[in-house]
Amino acid sequence: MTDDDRVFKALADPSRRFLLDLLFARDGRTLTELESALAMTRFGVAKHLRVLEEAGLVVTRRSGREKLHFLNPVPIRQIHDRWIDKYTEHQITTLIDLKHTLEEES
Amino acid sequence: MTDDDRVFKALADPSRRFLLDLLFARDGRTLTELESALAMTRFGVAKHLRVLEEAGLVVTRRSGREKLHFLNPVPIRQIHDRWIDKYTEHQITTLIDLKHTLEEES
DNA sequence: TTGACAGGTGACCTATTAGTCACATAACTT
DNA sequence: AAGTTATGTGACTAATAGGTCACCTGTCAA
Repeated sequence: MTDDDRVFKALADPSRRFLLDLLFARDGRTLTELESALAMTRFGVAKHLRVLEEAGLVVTRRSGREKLHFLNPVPIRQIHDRWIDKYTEHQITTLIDLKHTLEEES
Repeated sequence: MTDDDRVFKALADPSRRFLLDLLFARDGRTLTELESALAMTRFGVAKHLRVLEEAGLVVTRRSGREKLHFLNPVPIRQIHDRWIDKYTEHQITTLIDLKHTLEEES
């Protein structure tokens, strides 16, 4: 399994994306804290976090008996750079900003 | 199935990512042209293109009996914006540029 | 040191998915 | 009209992934 394969497989599951959302909002959470936010057993959450960690989307640090989880944005940025060149990036950003503006006005 | 679910599921397969790579290099290709680049039957490729189209990653236009395929970068940019804020984006871009520079020197 | 707390492992069942095939439709060419 | 080219559909099989459970290791506190 290649590196980017691991990243995309990891992102394919909605529970794992939700975990990334939680860590994007606030870093450094423990398994137990993350578990309480999902309707799933601790084992399920641990399994998902392991997949995210092996993909490099989450990095961890041990502190005593706790394991702290942090979001790593590098793989996300690499996905972006794979299919969006500098020229298109500017156009697309403008387009999305315009979309947001129109949605707020309606 | 939600919209973003379709996008991430679509990106989870290496053949589909390769199809996006082909379209990123050059847009407006037909099924038959794309098929010749993969070690897979036409049916398999057609199925993958359908998944990409339903996810909005590929948009199509008919021209006679041919169906032309184009890459749509919008969903990719939205993945980026979901987990990378403006502040982090600048840091991470600098970091990745530095990484490329170091790799070229070695 | 005893109990409670935080996390890890391997097996198991179920549901989903990738890829192929036989068959069908539609458009271009001569 | 007839043959060729480009694409679409539904069923089928084998492989993979999500979630749970019983059980285990390591850390903290009194």
